[in-house]
Amino acid sequence: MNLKELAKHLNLSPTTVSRALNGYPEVGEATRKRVDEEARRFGYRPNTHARRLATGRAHAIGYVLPADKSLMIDPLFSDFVAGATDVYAAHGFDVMLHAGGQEDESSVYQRYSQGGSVDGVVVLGPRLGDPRIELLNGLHMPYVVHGRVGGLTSDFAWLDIDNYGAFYRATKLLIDLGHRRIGLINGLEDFNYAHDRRCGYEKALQDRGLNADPLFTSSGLMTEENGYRQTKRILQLANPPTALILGSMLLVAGAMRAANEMGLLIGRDVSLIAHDDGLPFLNAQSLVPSLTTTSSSIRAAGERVAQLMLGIITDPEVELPHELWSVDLIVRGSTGPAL
Amino acid sequence: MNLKELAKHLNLSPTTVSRALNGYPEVGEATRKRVDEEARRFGYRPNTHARRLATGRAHAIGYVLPADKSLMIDPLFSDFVAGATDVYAAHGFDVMLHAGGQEDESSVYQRYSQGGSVDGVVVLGPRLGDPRIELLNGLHMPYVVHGRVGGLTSDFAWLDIDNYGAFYRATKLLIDLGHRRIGLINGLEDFNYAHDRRCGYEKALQDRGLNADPLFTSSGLMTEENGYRQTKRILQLANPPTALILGSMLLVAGAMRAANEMGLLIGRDVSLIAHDDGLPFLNAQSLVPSLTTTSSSIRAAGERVAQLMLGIITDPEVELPHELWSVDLIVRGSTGPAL
DNA sequence: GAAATCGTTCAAAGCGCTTTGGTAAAAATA
DNA sequence: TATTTTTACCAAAGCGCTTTGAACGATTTC
Repeated sequence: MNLKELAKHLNLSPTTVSRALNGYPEVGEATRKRVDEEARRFGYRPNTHARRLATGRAHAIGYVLPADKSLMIDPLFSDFVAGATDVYAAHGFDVMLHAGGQEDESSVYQRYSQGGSVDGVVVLGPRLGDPRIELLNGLHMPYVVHGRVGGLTSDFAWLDIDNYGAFYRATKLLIDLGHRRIGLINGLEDFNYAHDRRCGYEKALQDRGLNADPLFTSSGLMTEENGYRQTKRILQLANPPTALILGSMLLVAGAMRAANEMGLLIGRDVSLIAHDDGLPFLNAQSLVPSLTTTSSSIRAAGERVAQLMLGIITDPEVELPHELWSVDLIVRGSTGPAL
Repeated sequence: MNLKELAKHLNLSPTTVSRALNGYPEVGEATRKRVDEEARRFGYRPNTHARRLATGRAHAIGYVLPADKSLMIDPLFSDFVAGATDVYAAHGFDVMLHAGGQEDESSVYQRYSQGGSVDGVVVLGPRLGDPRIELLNGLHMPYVVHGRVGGLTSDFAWLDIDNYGAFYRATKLLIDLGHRRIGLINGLEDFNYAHDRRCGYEKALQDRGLNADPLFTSSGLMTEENGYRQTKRILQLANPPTALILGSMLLVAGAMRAANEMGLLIGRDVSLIAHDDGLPFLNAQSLVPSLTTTSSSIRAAGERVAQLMLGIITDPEVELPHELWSVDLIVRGSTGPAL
């Protein structure tokens, strides 16, 4: 059933039916009602592609995961995009996904742009000086960055959590508890978020006249295995840290394994603070001891990014949004006074 | 730059240019080359929606995550779809994602179908007697199921791993090692895969004249927390199992925590076998002791499902594929003889 | 009562592509 | 050489929608 058929059935022109369905004012109330009812009765839906061709708007947003992450698709992504789905659906937008793969990420953007497949893209996992920004600027493709990109002058829309502040405060808390040697098991530091976290960590130490021992820190994949390895390495040093800050709950899983293996009691022998993205399968609160965290829901961020995205493409004249979310520092059982 | 402009620039008709670019034979070799070169030079890409409208094919596949999973978006999904991306990209197909959300899953399918948004959908996480099958049959929408659906008579395309066989063999291995009391911490058993796994487990016990103590088993969410809770509950029973079989690596994380807390050494005091989907962030081999697993790459499955999907929509007359993948049982350090 | 305004409706053009049904020139066949 | 076939190309229709511009009767204004 298409527009023409529906119109014929109603003894109306396609014009009027289209207008009635799309809520234009120049349609009589009685007619509108009749059209709505019959459309529903026949389960009529306008053909997506015809509408898109006619309006010139794709009604779709692209999510492209970087190619070099393909070896390790971010487990956060599912949650990030899940938050967005409802926002998009409510506005008749679809999500177009390109998850890693061989194809160069920039070529995907180019394809999207020239083919008109999407009205905008969400940039995930930005790195320091990320080239995607300039590329997208050049393509005149609207985009929102989840995170920020340090060292770039151009303006762009972003939503980020206060990674710097979160890790500053986490470090400060540990210092206040008497810890003087504090380790950091970070994500890969060419990612902007991990870079910011290290800066916060170092600044807090510095503010108290401490300095970060390079041996106490690491930058690597956020896997259980790496969490285990780094924790073990760091805690086996001659004069090891009494506290560790970790970039994700997955690292925590490995850290706990390492601590157990070494016979160290978390919260007493070694304090732990981790960043918690609110992943549903790894709950910080239910661990024993429950975990002190810097918490921020990746799902909520995904939802908000979707809203910003829609805002930008609805009104391209509007000022580009910048949102910095503060991060909760939730003190639980894994942090205690230094021995 | 669109077709018409490109054609004018080349002093050719849009027809010829279109044919040249799409590899039709009725174009001279010299002309084809000239067209290809200029198209590349201008970075010309046909407008997606125009092409889709003209051909009637969406060149897109839908991935819809069940609404009731929205509370817990499957962490496996990212990997599943990552495997598919290249396959689709190579054939000019896009992935349309609808991850959970408010909207009823069946209404999403209906929308996809009537709007012509996708050429087919992949059905994820099928349940016993899953209603989606009949719905999609009714919509005449091509689909491939990842998994199977027990208790259904109608034929449909699927790819599944041999969950029954995997858990049968895992259980048998433990019995052969002398274990007589074996626990099962399963996924939610209204999912078909979890149901099959329990059947394999029970059959193996039964074949050796043992029977499954209901207290030794559980069916629940595959989270770290649930793994911890169930392991603790089961191992604290009066006459507890000497071995456990677990549905996922996430459950293992919790199980290890519980075992450590209870002072039990895995592989000696209690044997563990888990199913490993090959998630990159949780490595069975690198655990201590390394974990005995039933292994099957979810990523490879995602890739193959994509191929099957393309096969079906390319040639709708072809017989519906059914693929049952055998599962590797990899014996590592977490299984030992019963005490 | 004539002119202007308003509320509804429609015919037709256009979005950018593919595809059908040609045609003219070149090559093969008779 | 005349005829058929092949090759290489094109004009125009059509995919299903939105949107422009016009039409027409009903209502309001002067």
